[in-house]
Amino acid sequence: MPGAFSSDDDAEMRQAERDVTAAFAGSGLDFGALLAVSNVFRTATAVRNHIEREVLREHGLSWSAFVSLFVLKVWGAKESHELAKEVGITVGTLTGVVSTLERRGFAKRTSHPSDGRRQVVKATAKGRRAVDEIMPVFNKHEAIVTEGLTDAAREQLSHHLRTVLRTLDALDQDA
Amino acid sequence: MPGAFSSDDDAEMRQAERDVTAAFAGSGLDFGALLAVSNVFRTATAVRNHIEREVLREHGLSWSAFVSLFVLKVWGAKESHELAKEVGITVGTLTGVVSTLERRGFAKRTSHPSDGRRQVVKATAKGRRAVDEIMPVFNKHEAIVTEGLTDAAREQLSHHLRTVLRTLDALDQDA
DNA sequence: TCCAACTCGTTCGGACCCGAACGATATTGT
DNA sequence: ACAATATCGTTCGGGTCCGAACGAGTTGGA
Repeated sequence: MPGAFSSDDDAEMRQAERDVTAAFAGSGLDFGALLAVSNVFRTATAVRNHIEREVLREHGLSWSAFVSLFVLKVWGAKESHELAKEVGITVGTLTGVVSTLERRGFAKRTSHPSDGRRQVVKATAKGRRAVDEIMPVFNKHEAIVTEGLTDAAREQLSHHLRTVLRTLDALDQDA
Repeated sequence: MPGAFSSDDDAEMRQAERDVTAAFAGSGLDFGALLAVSNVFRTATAVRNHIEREVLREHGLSWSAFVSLFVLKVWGAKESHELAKEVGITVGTLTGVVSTLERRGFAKRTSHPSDGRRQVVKATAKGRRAVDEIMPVFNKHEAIVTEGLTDAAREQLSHHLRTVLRTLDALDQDA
């Protein structure tokens, strides 16, 4: 369903396609794939920056720190590698994020009772309170940035993205 | 069109919704919005990490460095603030990225002929050659990660994402 | 038993990322 | 003409972010 874009947007996009095609003549680029990936990335960056500025900054939390805290609040204590996987960052990065959370008094590390290598991360009462306070505002902004989409469109969007996510899971599994 | 997910994925998602709803009882969270934003962010991270690992690492380029070089190759020389806007990073960040590009011999800074405040960034011949070499591989991976989507689905995805992008533009415009 | 192979989380180096503060330059109003 | 204001890119501090190297702890087989 083209033509549903605002005309400015549409014209700009078709011009961009001509420019890129001209710059890579003969390479046979898949423009639909290029556009899809580019839009996913632009949108993620814009949403993240917006919500970090409007919601998280006043609480001194980064996106990753808040997501970590959210996961701990909903699913309880988690071992580091599980939490990292859930949040979508590496264990090395998580060490820094949890250290920040600990310094702010939002979370706490505990040694695993039977396996000395493992660390269990847990939200403190203060951390859980912070999530309770922040999440409704956070979610309100999620609703605002997606208010241009119907419920069906939002489900379609999520559905397509999960398809890409599954492809990537399978890809990284093999490697 | 629910039920189009694999059953595992679907079950996992409905369980997650129950857990989150239970943790925030009474807050009346907009779950569709939460899911859409969460999926955009997860997908962007997964795609970026995958392509940085599989395509960019061997050339010593980050995602932002490559996107910057791509923009310069397609649209020619650009002033710093234009390039930053195009790439989706702040001018402060761009300074570092361009410095890296310059150190590697992929780009060059020039003073604006009539305005002493401005800097013009330009890809070198080596930089343009690098983009020519990398872009087809980069695009092949873009095609691979979206191969689970039909052409119509990819267009739908891009369309919905651009809707969100426009909402954010308007939001940040006012502020 | 005991040690090689494995699995954790941390540390480290290098790059990115933002926002605020800054210095240099340009523009505007009077 | 010239000061007040605005704009541009850089610098800085704090915080991610990754991958590789590492040390501590665990496990499985000879």
